Amino acid sequence: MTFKYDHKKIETKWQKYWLTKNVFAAVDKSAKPKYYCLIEFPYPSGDGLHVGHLRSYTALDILARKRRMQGYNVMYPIGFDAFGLPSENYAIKTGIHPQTTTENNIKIFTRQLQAMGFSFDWQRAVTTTDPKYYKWTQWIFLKMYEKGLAYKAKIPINWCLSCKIGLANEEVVNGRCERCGGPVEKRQKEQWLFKITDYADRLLEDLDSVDYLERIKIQQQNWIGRSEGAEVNFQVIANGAKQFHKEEDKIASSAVPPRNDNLTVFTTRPDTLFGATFMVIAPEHPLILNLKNQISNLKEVEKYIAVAKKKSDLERTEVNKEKTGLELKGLMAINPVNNKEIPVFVADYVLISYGTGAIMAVPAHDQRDFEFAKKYGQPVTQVIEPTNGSGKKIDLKTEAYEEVNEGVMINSGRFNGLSVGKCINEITAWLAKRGVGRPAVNYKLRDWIFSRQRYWGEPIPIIYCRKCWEAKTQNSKSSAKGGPQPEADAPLVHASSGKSQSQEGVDYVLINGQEYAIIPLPENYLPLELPKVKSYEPTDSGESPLAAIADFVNTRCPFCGGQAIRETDTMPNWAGSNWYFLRYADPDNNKALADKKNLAYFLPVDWYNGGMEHTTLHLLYSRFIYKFLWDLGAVPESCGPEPYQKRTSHGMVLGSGGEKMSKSRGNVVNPDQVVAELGADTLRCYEMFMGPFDQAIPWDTKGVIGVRRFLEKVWQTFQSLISQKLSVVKGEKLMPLLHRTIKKVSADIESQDYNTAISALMIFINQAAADGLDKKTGETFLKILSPFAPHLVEELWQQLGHKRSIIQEPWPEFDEALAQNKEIELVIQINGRVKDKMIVPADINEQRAEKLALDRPKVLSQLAGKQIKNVIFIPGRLINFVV
RNA sequence: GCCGCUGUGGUGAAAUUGGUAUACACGCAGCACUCAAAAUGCUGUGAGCGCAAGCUCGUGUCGGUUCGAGUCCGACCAGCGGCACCA
Repeated sequence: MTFKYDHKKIETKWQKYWLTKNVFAAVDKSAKPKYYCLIEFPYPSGDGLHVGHLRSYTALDILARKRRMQGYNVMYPIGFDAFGLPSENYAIKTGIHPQTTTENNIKIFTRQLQAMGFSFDWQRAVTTTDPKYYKWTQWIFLKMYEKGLAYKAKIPINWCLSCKIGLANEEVVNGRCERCGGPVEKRQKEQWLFKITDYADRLLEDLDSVDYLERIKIQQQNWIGRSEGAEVNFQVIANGAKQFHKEEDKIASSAVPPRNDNLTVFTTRPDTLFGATFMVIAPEHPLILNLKNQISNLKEVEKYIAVAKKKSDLERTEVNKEKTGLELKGLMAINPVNNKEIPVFVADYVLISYGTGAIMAVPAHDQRDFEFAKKYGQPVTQVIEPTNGSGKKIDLKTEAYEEVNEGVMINSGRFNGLSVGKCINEITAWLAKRGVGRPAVNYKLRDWIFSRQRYWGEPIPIIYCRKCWEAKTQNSKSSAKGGPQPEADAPLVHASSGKSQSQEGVDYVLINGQEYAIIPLPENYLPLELPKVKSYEPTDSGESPLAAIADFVNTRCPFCGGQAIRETDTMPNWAGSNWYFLRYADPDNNKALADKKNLAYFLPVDWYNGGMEHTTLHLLYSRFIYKFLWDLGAVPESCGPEPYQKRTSHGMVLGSGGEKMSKSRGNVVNPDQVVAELGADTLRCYEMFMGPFDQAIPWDTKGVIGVRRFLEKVWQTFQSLISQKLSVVKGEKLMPLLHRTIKKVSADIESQDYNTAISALMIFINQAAADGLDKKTGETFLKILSPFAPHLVEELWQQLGHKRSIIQEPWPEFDEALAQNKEIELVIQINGRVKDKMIVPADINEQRAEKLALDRPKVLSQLAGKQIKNVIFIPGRLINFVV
């Protein structure tokens, strides 16, 4: 294809102009209303910019440019989320410091982004690996610790065998590492956690106040997974003590009763309590350890637990896996509603990480319990009967009856005859009154594991001091509780009871069997910079490469001056991206993460676009951190409780075969190449034209040509106008189309229907190329084209004799009256089928239309010999004869 | 299994929300320009029947509501995405 305009010359010219005149800078103190457009800042990978990035950046660039023309002080910032594994792995292979790699990649990304003509405010660019930036990431950590929301605990973590790194629950996909796809196993490890579960309710409720795509809201809701129900206490007795569970029996006996315990379960179906015929606890449940002397088949039980523990997440979650379990012989539980003794099982289908790690099994009304009961010969007691005439069937030979919305209670003592819904409330109240239960809420959301055993991340600003611990325990020796020694298999922390190992207000950790006080680094010690290392290789023992650097690890305690040890874990790569959008408001501040006046002006983000894959990771995390900073007062109250007013998501750009783009498939499209061959304007428009913005679309190399042809046509039409070669039509003819185009393009940018916006622009230029164009109409058209193809438009705008950049022009208003055509094509239908069309005045009335229609020979021949029963007239559209 | 989304030409897809199905673009075919090709321009392009005017069918399948259904209702089928033994 030979070109009529030189995209290289034009695009570099205007990119230089924008950059040197700094036209896209957001103004800190402006009388104008602000508008904050945000895209997810990229990780500067060695592969360079991906065409998928461009989809998101182009979309919001179009919005940013339109908002500027609408009179807003727009902030459209960019930065780099530069901590992360690829640079570190590259360092392991090559010995090149991640810092060096990062700097080089940022240069490449910067060049690529500028070559696209995005209207970023480059002066606000932030980089998460810059100590001046991560000083504040560390500061946030200290504040989290200060407020009791960061704690250290020994927990089973998801350990990726190939990355040699601990993963957050959110980073494990189908039992595999989200990053490398490798297998993940459970390991016990001391980790830093953030108590995101404290914010679960607010993260859920506040979704009502924001404008997110519905599917994003739903995904967040499901991830938080709130469910309401009740906690119920079951007393557990050992067989030897069986006869003592009534007070009078106990007194009558002289024998020492064996140890009893309580087993608390969480259930969403307290109505089915009378149908609970056995209990099941998770293999990790502490009850087993506590009552191990009472379990007569302990050997077998321990064997079962050992097998269960060895199973990876992948095996444990395998679909349709047959349930396994084992009865804890010697133990019985007492159902608090009817005092029936029921057996207790251990089984790995019960998860320690949800609820209380124990369940009451109701085989008649829960399919999982039903399967388990069938296999292990447990009784099935029906307590709900479908109402007569409801059409619901119950067949307890084949499956459980799980219907909640329908049915009445039976076999349930005083609750018989109640509806299921009513019973849930009443039985919960009854349990609470008797002190054996209470209403309870549970979440699927887990606390957020915030430690990584890696080099290339923010160091955690914590040190451990033995001397401070000794001083503290000596002071409080009189009250002498002594640190409870956590056992090797300590009860696991779960969401509802996550706690640090805290004692007397001083948190401690165990290092080589000795207690050390946890000392948060004082603020004036920040930033705690990453030291240089010789080897980036992570260790199999699971320690960060930082642990091998004596100069870093060994330090002095800032409080007592004694020998102290540094935390060597680093933060996950989400740490820097949690709050970067706040920093843009004031990127160079050294006294605070951002000045409050600037935050009050720019926040919240008005429109945030990013990938669906970040819905349960970055989006949820950053909402949490924002809420925390807002509670803290670091973000002004006037900014509101939510960081992002609006959140949308773009569809992935796939390879031409419809498969994901990847190096191994060899179907990666390099944006540099497209920019070089066809220009940035073409690439921008194609990214928007290729299909609906929120859907995944395959790249079509041939399709790009069509967009370039469109821009060529624009160029040529305006060249004719400029040289007056084109027949100049005095406005009128194009006017209705122009105003319809303004209307369509304006609305489509707001609803992200960029593909139809471009189609409308194409229709206009096709018409203009055929009919001719006057200067005023042409200029209006350039304004609405400018967000899509800014370089080309600036050039034409200048050639038309304008001194000022088109970005200073106001966005065109459309006039509904002018958008109307004077004449329309009226469709004539017979029995709803199109038979003829006629050109009529737009405001034609029914009588006139009917008369005209009945004059037409085609209509007459179709109606011959038939009787018109009814006439339906839709003004401006059609007339339909019913015969 | 649960939640969500999507099924329209050879292809990417439009359709003012119940009113001309296939806009816009790619591809393909024919013609023009050319020694030739590329590029460009014009014309055609859902399927079937017909020399033709025209007729019939047609938006995953089956059924319903309506003067009129891609759009609304009911029952299915297929594909994609998320969650998944969550008590």
